[in-house]
Amino acid sequence: MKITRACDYALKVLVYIASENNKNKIFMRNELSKLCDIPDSFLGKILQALARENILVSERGKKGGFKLQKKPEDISFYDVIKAVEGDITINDCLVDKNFCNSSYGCRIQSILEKVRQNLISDLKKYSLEDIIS
Amino acid sequence: MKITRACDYALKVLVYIASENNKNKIFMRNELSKLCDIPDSFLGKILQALARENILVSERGKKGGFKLQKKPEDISFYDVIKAVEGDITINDCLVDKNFCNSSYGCRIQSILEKVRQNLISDLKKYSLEDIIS
DNA sequence: ATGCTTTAAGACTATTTTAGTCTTAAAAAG
DNA sequence: CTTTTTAAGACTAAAATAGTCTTAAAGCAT
Repeated sequence: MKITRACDYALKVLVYIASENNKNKIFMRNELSKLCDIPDSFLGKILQALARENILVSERGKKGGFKLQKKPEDISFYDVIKAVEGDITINDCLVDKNFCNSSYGCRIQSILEKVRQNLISDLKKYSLEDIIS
Repeated sequence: MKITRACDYALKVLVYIASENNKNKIFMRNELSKLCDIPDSFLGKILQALARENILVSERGKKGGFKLQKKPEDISFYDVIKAVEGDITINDCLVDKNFCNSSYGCRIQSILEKVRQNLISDLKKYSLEDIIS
């Protein structure tokens, strides 16, 4: 029932970038790695995922690096988690309908599905802006 | 961001027992294993945990087995998850305060802590009774 | 008492996921 | 065309999850 460390790192690094966003500066992975104390190569994969999901812009070559693709208020906690570890599930059943097959089982699922929807809408409420403002 | 399979099993087996609760019957592990299609030894550990946390009563020896220790409406989804996998955490930081150390970091934590509290209170809303009624 | 049946506890193993590294390629700038 | 940067994905290490097995202990029946 936990987010992965990669998600934690993602939030940390995004908050850092967002906090300097006014200058529209572009940050190199290596630089972010040191500033945020995140292993360099691992951070590479995280930044790639964030870029693929249109949270960051990445630019290669000299003068390359990463910057936000959206305003901090348009990047929610949910967006970050989803980008890094895929959509939120509460249990396996929600994904694999064959995992359980009893009639009560489905009622367990429908409750866990409600819990999941609430969790998602809760995570959508908070954005990077809430952290840096 | 998922509950473990052991939790899924726990909900399944508890719902089964609760659904027959009126008869105050006592179920053997072996019996439950077959009825709920859960590996026998693994189910043993799950039932033990539920008994330790006062959700089930266990009795040894001939005529022994497991039954509910409380009314189905007094066993919430949260109780079950907590019994099986310990208290809910959203990320490591909530447990290990040294994991992050930036000033913004703490603000990330305080938001994740809110999300966590909401999740817990949501899981407390639903009980076994909601499934079997 | 002494078997027989049941759970308790915990060591052990296997599998899967998470965390992290490394290597090669591709793009951009000078 | 060389340097600097990210992209992609294979690879490895470590940790958590899932599950088994063995030995003990408790309760019932004869």
